[in-house]
Amino acid sequence: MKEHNIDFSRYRVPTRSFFSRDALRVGKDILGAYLCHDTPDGRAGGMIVEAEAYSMDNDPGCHAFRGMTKRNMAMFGPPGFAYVYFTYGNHWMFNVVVEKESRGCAVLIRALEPVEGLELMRVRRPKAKTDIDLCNGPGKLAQALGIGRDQYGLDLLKSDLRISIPTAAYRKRIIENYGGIIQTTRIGLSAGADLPYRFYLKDHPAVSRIIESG
DNA sequence: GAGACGATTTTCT
DNA sequence: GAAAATCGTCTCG
Repeated sequence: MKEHNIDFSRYRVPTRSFFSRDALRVGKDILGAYLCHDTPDGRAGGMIVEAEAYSMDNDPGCHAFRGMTKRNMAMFGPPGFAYVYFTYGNHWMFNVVVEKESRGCAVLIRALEPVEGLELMRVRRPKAKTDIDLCNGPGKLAQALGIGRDQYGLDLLKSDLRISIPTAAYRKRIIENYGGIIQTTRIGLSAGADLPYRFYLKDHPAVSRIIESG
């Protein structure tokens, strides 16, 4: 059994401009990136295998679509920062702010392949029955990494909560390993449910849900 | 200040 | 596959 499934030497700190691009572009390109959180309890991290884009271009599913509120304020800040929100009484969702400052766009991280800190993740998510169950959903990965209100607005280029991206060649290999990228509709929305703004690695076991299709 | 609802997870059938 | 759990946020009065 190998220690890690990924090669950390192939990862770099992204530039701010990586996140300032179109939400759909970032939502797709962020697959294969690494999300990591250092806390007093230790480090937990994993590879992003599923994400959804939330745009301001005719996308009623976007939290910022109807304007700024106290909750979504971070979405109007500069790109590369964390937008974290609470929903369904139990769950925190982790997003990355994207596009130009003041636009209001974000990318929701929906699933990770757990890589570092599996023991810590199991403590934080005692209900997970398998390792894949640790991070195969947006609420699950936030719980496994210890992401909550305190991480609202953190700079993901410089904080204890960070994202790093693979080199182009290594990313290409990751994508090929998992059968390519699927683009489809987003999960759980009542508005904007028809827009194909969700991306995931086709054959990756940590993808939260596979849409039935004909 | 009240009422409705949600970018989900878990459990039960 | 269906439904409950659960509470902060938003909207309206």
